Amino acid sequence: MPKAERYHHGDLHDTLLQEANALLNEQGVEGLSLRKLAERAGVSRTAPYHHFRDKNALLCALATQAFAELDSIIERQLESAGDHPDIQDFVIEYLEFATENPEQYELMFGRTIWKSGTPTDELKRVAYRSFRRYAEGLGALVQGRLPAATDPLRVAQASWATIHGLCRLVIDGVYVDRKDMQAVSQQAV
Amino acid sequence: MPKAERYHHGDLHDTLLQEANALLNEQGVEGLSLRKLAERAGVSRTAPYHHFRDKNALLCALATQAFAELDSIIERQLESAGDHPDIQDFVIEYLEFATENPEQYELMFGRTIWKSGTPTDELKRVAYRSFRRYAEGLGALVQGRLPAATDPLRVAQASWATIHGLCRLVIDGVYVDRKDMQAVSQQAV
DNA sequence: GGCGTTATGTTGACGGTGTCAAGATAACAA
DNA sequence: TTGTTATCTTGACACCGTCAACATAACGCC
Repeated sequence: MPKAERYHHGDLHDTLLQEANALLNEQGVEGLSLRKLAERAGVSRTAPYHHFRDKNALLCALATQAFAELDSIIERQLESAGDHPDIQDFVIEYLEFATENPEQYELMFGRTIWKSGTPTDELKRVAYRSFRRYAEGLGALVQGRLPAATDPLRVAQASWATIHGLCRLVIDGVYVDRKDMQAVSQQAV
Repeated sequence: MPKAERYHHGDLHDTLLQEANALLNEQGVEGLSLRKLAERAGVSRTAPYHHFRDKNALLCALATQAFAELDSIIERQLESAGDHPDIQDFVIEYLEFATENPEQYELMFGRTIWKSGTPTDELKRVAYRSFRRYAEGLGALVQGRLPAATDPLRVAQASWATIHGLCRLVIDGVYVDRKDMQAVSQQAV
């Protein structure tokens, strides 16, 4: 039986996530509606509700996916750096992810989920784990370069805030100049 | 004739802005709908359209107002500091404004207007002017404390990104601990 | 004062949204 | 084969922003 005519889609869960990401990149979070999504997946409006409790759950799933991606990118980068750890490279990698996947980044850290919505327990877990890893990685990078009295956690938080702030400005459309960002990040480091 | 029965409200424009701010503080941007707003102002759904072209225009007006407030706060602070300029105080003042008026801050710098919506020309003007002032004020504060080679504009951008990042994390609900923030800001400085 | 113009406010309607309820269909387990 | 369960459907509801058409009042000009 041809796929198009089947009553049961067969793989709707993954298809939804996939199409949702596509829609996200095309129209942004505010352009992502469950109805459009359902139509794109070739399914009726309410079908997605059998795979995600509500829209918030779908968004959390997308964010969780994005965290996994960022994690693997950072991990790969930390590995390949090996014995030549370079903070600048680290920062660039992070900024690159954020600017290349702005809508995913918005979901990961934006108010859509964390303020307006309700983060899933799983998302919370993944997000906190991700930050812990980031803090550790960064801690290793700056080891010995700062006065011993400084709390490494604070350093991580502060540096993350800086990078994050940069990302938000670009993503939210306040800044547009990508080259500027490079320079500013250099300055920040 | 009692106010409640008049056909013409008489001061709807200002009343709308006022009620919009109230609604904003109570329910956040995503809870602010023109219909609710109209009802609160004791007026029909479409009445606001005679004072603001659309929802975006209303939001821009709110943001413009908020910029004016922030400007005056910063200005007052810079003045009162006089010959004892302290960056820490400056930062604290900024953070205070952001955390006390989180929804206004979101409008000023968030994607609601700058990405999803379209900033009014007036809003753009006000926002850029505000940043210029900020950069100048900060420039005066750090004068002579950094190597001469550093571009002051870059410093302003970087430091603003840091503060802004902190604000976003708090406002978006990623961070909650206010005390943490104080410490982090100290670290950042 | 009368009267036209303009500002302001009203109801009705349209398409879009998230989501619930009830019923149809197919996969799967006993 | 027969129930059970997962999946998908249509119908409905309340909310949203906004347009069109119409009602009312304020304001300026003769």
